Amino acid sequence: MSTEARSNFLKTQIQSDLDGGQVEQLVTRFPPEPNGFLHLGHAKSITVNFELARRFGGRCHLRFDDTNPEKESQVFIEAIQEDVRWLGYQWDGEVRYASSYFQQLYDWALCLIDQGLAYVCDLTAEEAREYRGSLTQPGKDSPFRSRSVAENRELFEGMRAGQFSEGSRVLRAKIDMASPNINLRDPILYRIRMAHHHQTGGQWPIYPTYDFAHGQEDAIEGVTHSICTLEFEDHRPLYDWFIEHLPVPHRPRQFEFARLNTSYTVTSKRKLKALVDSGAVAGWDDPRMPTLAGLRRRGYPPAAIRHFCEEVGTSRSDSTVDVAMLESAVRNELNDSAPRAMAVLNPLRLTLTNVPEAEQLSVANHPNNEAMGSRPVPFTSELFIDAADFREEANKKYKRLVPGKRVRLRGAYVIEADRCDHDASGAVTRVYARIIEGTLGADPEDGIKARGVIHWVSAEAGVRAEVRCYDRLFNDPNPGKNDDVMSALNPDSLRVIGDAVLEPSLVEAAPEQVYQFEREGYFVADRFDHSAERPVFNMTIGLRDTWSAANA
RNA sequence: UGGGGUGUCGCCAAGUGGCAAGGCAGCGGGUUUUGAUCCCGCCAUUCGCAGGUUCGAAUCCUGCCACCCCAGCCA
Repeated sequence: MSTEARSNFLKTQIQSDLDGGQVEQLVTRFPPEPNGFLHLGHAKSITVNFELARRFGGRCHLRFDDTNPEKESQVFIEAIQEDVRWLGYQWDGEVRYASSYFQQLYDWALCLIDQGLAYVCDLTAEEAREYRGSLTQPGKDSPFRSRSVAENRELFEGMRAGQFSEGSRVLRAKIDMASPNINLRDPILYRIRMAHHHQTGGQWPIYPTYDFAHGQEDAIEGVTHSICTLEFEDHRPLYDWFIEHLPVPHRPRQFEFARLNTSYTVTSKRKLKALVDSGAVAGWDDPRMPTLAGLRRRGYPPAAIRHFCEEVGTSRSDSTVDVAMLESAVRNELNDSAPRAMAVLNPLRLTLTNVPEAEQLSVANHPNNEAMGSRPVPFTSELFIDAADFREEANKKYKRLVPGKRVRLRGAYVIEADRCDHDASGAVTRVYARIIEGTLGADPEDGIKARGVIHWVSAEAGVRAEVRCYDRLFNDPNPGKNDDVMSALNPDSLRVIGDAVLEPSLVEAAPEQVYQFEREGYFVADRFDHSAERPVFNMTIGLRDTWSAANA
């Protein structure tokens, strides 16, 4: 069954709301706080919201939930927009900001005060914690709970006017200090913050909390289905309480799904930051990072990430998806989209003793897609092959080059190896072989077939390049389980090859273009470091390998 | 130990009283000028456990167990 056809609780809910006429047009939103870079977990939320809107003919907003100026910045606002677009989505209309609703939110706070449903509380943070009670014990009423409407209004207006110091007072909802749901024990609506806000500058000395802001933001925008993660489930009664008691123009509903967890991956901002700060990775966009910027630099196609999020499904049960599923989506996408090319990562010189002249060969860019055309590849007497593709002695299972045996040079001739040179330590330094005449595009006439196919690059025309080979960042399938992520690091997550040799066509690669280096894997021209003068490729992912593991 | 959730294959996940989908991983075979791709086949007599209702239960009822979330003036 296609992922499009597979049902989930959100699709079922939305379909029913549409069918029953409760909702005319679906409106969702992706509401990041601009306080960090987007990662795989956000990709899931983005995909859920945008795909639902697409599927049901609705719209999806991008709204920055910017209610805490001290942690946020314009840098993230721009980076987030770029990442959402890169993933392949375009939000409906302009980018929206919670901060542009601050006046409305303030007016609604006054509305609550006037109804006797909110009050200014002078308890310190520590006192408030004590009054809140515990999981098993009810809280007790704040001594400021019974202030008059007039006094509350005056005090709150004073807060807004900047008359009080940070932390000295808050505005709280008057709900129930004995509620078994701690979120209902007179939650804070507004706090005083003398901070410069990236959007509103110095306009506001008070800022609404998530709880007071979010549902009302949804109501203002006409969001019908406000989709968030499971940890907000306990907040839903509060979300509904505000909508119930305020003259909002629309009644949104909140639905929660299980956030995406992926094996061998961390997505906690704190842990990601630790990786960057410690130098374990080169930055937030290091190709090993699960940030969208990192995945992008690694060469993961946005479509692969979208498909992965869809294939994983959307449910309410906590789970950890095997990262192999992501890798499968990446290979699946790249197998179709990546042109093939040849590059030798571990060069070994091969001399063809019966090739007098250079020749220009034409090699297909994709074995199963003629539309991708072909390219010229220079064939010369001096080549490089991969050192792993030659052995002086080997059993029958080894389908590569061995003295006295034949192998096909990909897109070129069948060759037979004769001998090799060694260095002082006995390592092979050069292999001598002959081409078998008449084997360009044909099998040998003598009926002795090649045992396998290997890739190669002309030693004369080939171009030296840096190739960065990446492996999983962590050895531990659950690196986030303890506080110390460093102990779970894979020490071999990056191997830089300085002297790889590329076929000349690769020099023209545009940054971010992904190729399949035949028989090796998928490699992307680095977004920032690659140039024709100094080619740099990052390994996106290796080809599926059912042989080396079983024959190690 | 209060409240809110979740348990279906190694990992995800559909299934809403009538024969337990699909993907990933794995295994076997075929094609192949990439040990890739592609193709074919195998992979849950059983749905956290125990009772009960019913002609019939993963689906309904009762009890139990396990795991996750909540005591920020973060989101």
